[in-house]
Amino acid sequence: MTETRVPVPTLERLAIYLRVLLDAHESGIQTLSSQEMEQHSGISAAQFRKDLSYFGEFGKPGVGYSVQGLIACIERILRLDEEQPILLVGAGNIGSALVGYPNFRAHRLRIAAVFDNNFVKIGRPFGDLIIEDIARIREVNAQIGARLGIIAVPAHAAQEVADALVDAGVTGILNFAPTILRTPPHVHVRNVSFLQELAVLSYHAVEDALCVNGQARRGGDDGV
Amino acid sequence: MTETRVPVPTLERLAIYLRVLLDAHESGIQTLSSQEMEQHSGISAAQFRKDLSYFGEFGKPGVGYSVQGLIACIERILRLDEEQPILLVGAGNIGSALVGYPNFRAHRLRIAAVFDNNFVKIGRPFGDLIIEDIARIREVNAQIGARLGIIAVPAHAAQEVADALVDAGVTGILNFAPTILRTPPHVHVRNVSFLQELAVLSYHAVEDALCVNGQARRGGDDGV
DNA sequence: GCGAGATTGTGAACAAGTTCACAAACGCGC
DNA sequence: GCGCGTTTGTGAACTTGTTCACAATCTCGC
Repeated sequence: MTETRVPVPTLERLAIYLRVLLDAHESGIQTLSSQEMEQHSGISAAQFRKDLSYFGEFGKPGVGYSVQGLIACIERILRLDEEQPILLVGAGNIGSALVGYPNFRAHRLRIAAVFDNNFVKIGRPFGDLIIEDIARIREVNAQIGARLGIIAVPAHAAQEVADALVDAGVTGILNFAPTILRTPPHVHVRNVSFLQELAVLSYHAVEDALCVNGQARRGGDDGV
Repeated sequence: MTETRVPVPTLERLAIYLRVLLDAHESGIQTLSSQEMEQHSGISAAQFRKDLSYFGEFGKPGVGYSVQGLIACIERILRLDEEQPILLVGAGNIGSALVGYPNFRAHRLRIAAVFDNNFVKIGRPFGDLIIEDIARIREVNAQIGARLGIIAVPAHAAQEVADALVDAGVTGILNFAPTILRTPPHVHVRNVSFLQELAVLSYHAVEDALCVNGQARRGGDDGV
């Protein structure tokens, strides 16, 4: 357990382990070996052990891992041991899917407020919440103290929203808009791009995709 | 341009480049250097050139890349040069957000059919489409010939849907359900997990997250 | 208490992906 | 046409992440 920086892929997998553990707990399983984790998560036993080793020693040789104990530890690591409020910006289709997403609760993630800039929407109910004016985001978050924000607005408005979120004190942004966000170095951004995911799948769906060599070589530009 | 297998990260970035290029094209820009791409995409110029080198040579030394030409090439590589039909399964919140997602069109991705198993929903309109019975998916895709599918159903139903999609001829699956899918080797799966993304952000939002060493060590399990 | 069997934690070997740096290619002005 | 400034394409160095393999640790039955 050297005091290195934790690789991001490790953090991503931590969330997967947590899900498996919660399932196991639900099924009344008390103990889990790294071998069994491999079966349930698709992630190799060695990888699982290595990932945990960044944070300490959680298992018992010859036995495995206490399901309850490890759940608690991973939750603590990921700061999911107490409720994490989240600011959602954008009361459109994606925002709607998010407030209705049932799986947040098990991870103690809660959308604590919804914002939009559309005057028609402001004041209307949205799930359990009332849509608030994006202009009031700083003021509202002074109460809530959320560190996480979600951007679910069209691309052209995303940067502006990101600035507002940062101004309101958010340090982690989940961005659904297909744009690169410019943020201060202390703010972490993760992008969710359906297009990107589908593009990768599209490539693989037709294996032999190969652009013929020297395509765009001749002449200024070849029209399509 | 050695005939190596293309790294997945490269494919992911290709979609980003494409977006930047489409924006540039919209702005009437004819030519783009790797340097400028770095500015607009946040991906290093060297990385951009290396990525393209897997597929051929598309730039002109001393000049840069033809925007139009490169768009065409990347679209061809990603099989987005002709319309890609997609089967969507799950007419819930997420499905609803997807059929309403405006950015698909620019990438020639089109949700060609929607399926659900809820008898109340089947037959109802959903965006431009009518919700169909999941039982008919094979039959319907015999017409459509889609190779891509999206799973937007609760976790407990996801595996069953995956099997149905594979049976219907799909070879690429975008999975929104928080589960590991078991699929034949020729089928590619990509998972979109809001929880995972937020968990990573949650960790970073409170930098000093460190589970104390030797936590779950003593005794069978320590209750939470 | 002790040996057998299981499983962890981790340094070391390996693999994959990124960055560097530079020769080769190109356009432009004269 | 020739030299200059620019930009590409790519092998080589480097960095990051994964897999391996094994000593150390633990349980359990007798």
